[in-house]
Amino acid sequence: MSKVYICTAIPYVNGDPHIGHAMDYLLADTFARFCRLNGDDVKFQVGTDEHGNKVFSTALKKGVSVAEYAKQNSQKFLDFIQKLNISYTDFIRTTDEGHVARCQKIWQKLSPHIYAGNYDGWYCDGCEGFITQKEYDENHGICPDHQKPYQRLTEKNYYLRIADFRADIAKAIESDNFRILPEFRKQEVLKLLEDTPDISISRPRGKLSWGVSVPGDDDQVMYVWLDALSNYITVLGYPDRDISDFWPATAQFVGKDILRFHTITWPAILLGLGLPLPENIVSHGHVLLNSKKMSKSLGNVVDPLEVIEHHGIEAFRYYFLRHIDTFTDSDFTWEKFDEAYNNELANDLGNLIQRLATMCHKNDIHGQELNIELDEQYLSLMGSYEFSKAFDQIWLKIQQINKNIDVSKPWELAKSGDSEKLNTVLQEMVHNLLSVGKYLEPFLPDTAAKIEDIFGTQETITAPSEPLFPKNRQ
RNA sequence: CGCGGGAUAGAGCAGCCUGGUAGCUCGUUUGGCUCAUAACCAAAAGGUCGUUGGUUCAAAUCCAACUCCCGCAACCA
Repeated sequence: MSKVYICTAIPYVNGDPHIGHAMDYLLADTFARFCRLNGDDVKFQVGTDEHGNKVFSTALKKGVSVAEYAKQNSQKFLDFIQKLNISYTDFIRTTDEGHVARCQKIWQKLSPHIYAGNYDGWYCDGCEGFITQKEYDENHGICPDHQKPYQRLTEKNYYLRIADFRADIAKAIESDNFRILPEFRKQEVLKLLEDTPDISISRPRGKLSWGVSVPGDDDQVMYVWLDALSNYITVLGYPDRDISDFWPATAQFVGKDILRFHTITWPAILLGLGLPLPENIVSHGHVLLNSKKMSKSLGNVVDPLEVIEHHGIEAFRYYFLRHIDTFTDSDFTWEKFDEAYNNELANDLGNLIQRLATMCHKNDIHGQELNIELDEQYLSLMGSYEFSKAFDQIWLKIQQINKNIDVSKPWELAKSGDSEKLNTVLQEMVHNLLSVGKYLEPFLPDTAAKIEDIFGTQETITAPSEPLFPKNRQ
């Protein structure tokens, strides 16, 4: 039994949970459950990122206190996480007192690598933020949202000296000691690392009031990323406690869009603190809607709660873990979702459970206890986060059982009175289906439990009165 | 010349590293079965593997050039 620590990116609470957040949670949860299946001791962190200007100004607009607004939204995410049946062990808010105090201690520990400097760039009053040179060029120097020309502005910032860590980070990435998955992102990150300048890690209080104060400089507030990234270790109690039992993390799950922060800023912070780097950073792709990027401006956002409502949480987990590829962007459409539900969950698996249970019941077959070793292929796919491929393997087993039923024709054996053979045949299928349940556990925990309930009983097997995945549901 | 990925049956993808009858899932058509949620099983049709050229006895696979699509490029899962 080994200690496993799994982390998810903490979402920024300035909005409702969306499909993308679900990907982080589902992948991490599946891995966590897989590790438990292997007997590991799993710590599994989730949380919310609550500081920063956007939260502050939205709260102001809504006429609620910022603390209250953050709390409400944080609760929304927690509800969402629970709805997804995520088996987390720790939930952290960046507004937690303990986290804030620990961040300040982290800052102090990093101080040999921090220096005060000036940030110089194009700034828009209306947006209250700096913009990139590229954006400046594209908009011809005028903010499209506010119709005002950008101004050249210089402000005091503290910087983290990236040069102190660049070589070590690159070495860790190249050697896979700090492994970036999928592999094709590695090159991207290494290139990016070369060009990364020192990282600004604070803002003047006048620009950013809702955040963690910089120790020793009341006019400065920590940049949200420093505060947010630290959560992975403050939740373990760092630096107040020794965290070596669970740190370094076994796997951190992040969206591809925030990979840079987790492969450059984050390791720089860790190295500055003298801590080891996480073993794996797993970056997943984005969910596309009808092959298009989901975005508020396009108005094509799908509410995950609506999707969950449609066929239930197990179907939701099923679709996103199997048909949305772990590493690349994949498409969500209602048609595909329905198709997967009907063909695979209802027809292949649900119907198999129903038909086998009914046959067992008619022939007075008792359930059995399952004792199996997970096969090598499954272990290897799961261990390398190839969840959709692992799913394909499981489905082959399901199809095999369906095929076996047709080949061995239990109904004919029953008619001919060959009860010995019938018994053997059905018992074998029950065994195989129970093992499918075992393999499904990390993905579809409720379904796995139901299979266990039906076929793992000491009594005569009984078909459930209501199919597991009824068709013609709304 | 910023970095990277991709182009294979109506759709979504695998195969390419380590050249040698082009494969999977869905959809379509036909047949079988009756235990089951009109579910299950089998078979068939459907592709000159983005374009052009090269290497080779042999190229989806190796090489070169080109065309088109897409991701990333400091706060967006």
